[in-house]
Amino acid sequence: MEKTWYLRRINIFKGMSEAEMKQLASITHMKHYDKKTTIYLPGDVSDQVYLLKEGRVKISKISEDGREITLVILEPGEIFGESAILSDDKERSSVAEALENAYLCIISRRDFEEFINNKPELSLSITKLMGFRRRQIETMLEDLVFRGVHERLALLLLRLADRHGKDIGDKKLINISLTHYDYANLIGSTRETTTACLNDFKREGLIEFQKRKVVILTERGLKKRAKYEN
Amino acid sequence: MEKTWYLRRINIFKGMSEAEMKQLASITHMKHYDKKTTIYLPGDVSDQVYLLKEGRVKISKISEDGREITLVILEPGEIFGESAILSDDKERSSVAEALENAYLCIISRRDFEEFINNKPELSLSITKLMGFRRRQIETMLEDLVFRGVHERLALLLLRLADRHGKDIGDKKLINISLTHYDYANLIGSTRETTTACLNDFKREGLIEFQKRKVVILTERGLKKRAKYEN
DNA sequence: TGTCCTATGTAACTATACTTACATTTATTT
DNA sequence: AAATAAATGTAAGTATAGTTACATAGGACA
Repeated sequence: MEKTWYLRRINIFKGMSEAEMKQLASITHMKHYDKKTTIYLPGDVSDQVYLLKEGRVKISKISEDGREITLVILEPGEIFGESAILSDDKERSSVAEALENAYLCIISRRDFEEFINNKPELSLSITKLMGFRRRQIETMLEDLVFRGVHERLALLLLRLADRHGKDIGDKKLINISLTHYDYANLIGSTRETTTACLNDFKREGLIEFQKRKVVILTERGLKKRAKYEN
Repeated sequence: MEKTWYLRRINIFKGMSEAEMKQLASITHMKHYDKKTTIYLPGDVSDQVYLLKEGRVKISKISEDGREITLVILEPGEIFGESAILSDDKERSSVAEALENAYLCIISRRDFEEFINNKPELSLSITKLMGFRRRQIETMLEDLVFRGVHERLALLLLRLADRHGKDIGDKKLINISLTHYDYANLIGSTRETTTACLNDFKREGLIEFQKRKVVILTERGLKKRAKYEN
């Protein structure tokens, strides 16, 4: 799989000294969000940066009529809400929602700015992070324009497997519980056609279901379906 | 001397001292690209950063079968090619092409990294730039998912007017010569349907053509067409 | 254990925009 | 100025995926 799709895991705070970690901890406070709880909404004041300690968080855009496109699902160790801060944006332009029970470290805008201010290596890795995420979005955009829903779904499953996957024998479990609605939002499609596509893949022997999780039976087959040659 | 004057207009470098400007000029070399000339292609080694001094440059993604989606059209004063550098990407993932005869200042990867290395304010403004472009792409993505071609085209024209527009009486000239193919690539559509949409807008009295340029007759009307209420 | 609510399955219908195909106009080149 | 190439106009046919509309299944909770 492409490098960018797992490099995103980079923890931008790793490699910090003990003292810096303590400093960071001192300006941080922890907060718990229940599953399906909103962390922020478009229009909210963007005066905080979040560090995901535990659980998963979904970042999406919402249309006026309530449709949704999900930009990314974040894993523990990842930072979010930083882009508004770093580009002087007063208001959030996306929704952040806890997909699972989540613990977040919260840093205020001022503290965050001050903290990174005289840590050039840190601000460099943040810049790189912004670059990674930008390229991810660019890839989503490409896929949306150049590929149909079957291809997009196959690609999504491969990427999710990369990011949230667990090997079980020769199969690969995508260890994250998503509804068909969630999958649809991740590929810019509708729930109904996504259901149909998933069942196509199942019928073709590419995947199977385990509760609300997907198991990839043949990565090769899925790649072929995604017209992703490696 | 002349080179420094141009560099001063490049937004992320504004606010730099005279000495720094000279330092920048010393690590830069100028190059001319003819109209319709490729600056880089996907797969090229990304070992340079470009400052657009004169002319316009188009950044696009290309599919395997040669279709194209344009991410942005750059104006003089803008930097590009920086994202690969900043995220340690060895190869370019987009095409850069001169839309008009263009003059570029070229900086090598090493020099660029060294130059920004101990200039925290500069690296901050680069981070902000990355954030800004990321949000632009996110908006493209949203539009692609939530809106039809007429809306996307109307929005595009409004944005182009904003960025490249000139007031002429109560009309607004989009001062950039694009083919219908170019417009199509900017909204993720095809040449034929874009032609049709443009002519719809013309028939509706929203726009008119001046050679290969578009004149917006009623911004209000276009906004209505774009379902863009302000 | 039964009820409720959310999630999934499926199918008919529809619409938007892509394809294909070609004619015509406008630039560019020689 | 003629020849050639590029860009635009238009329409018929088609396909993909969105919409509508239910039916069923599966968890959650009382």
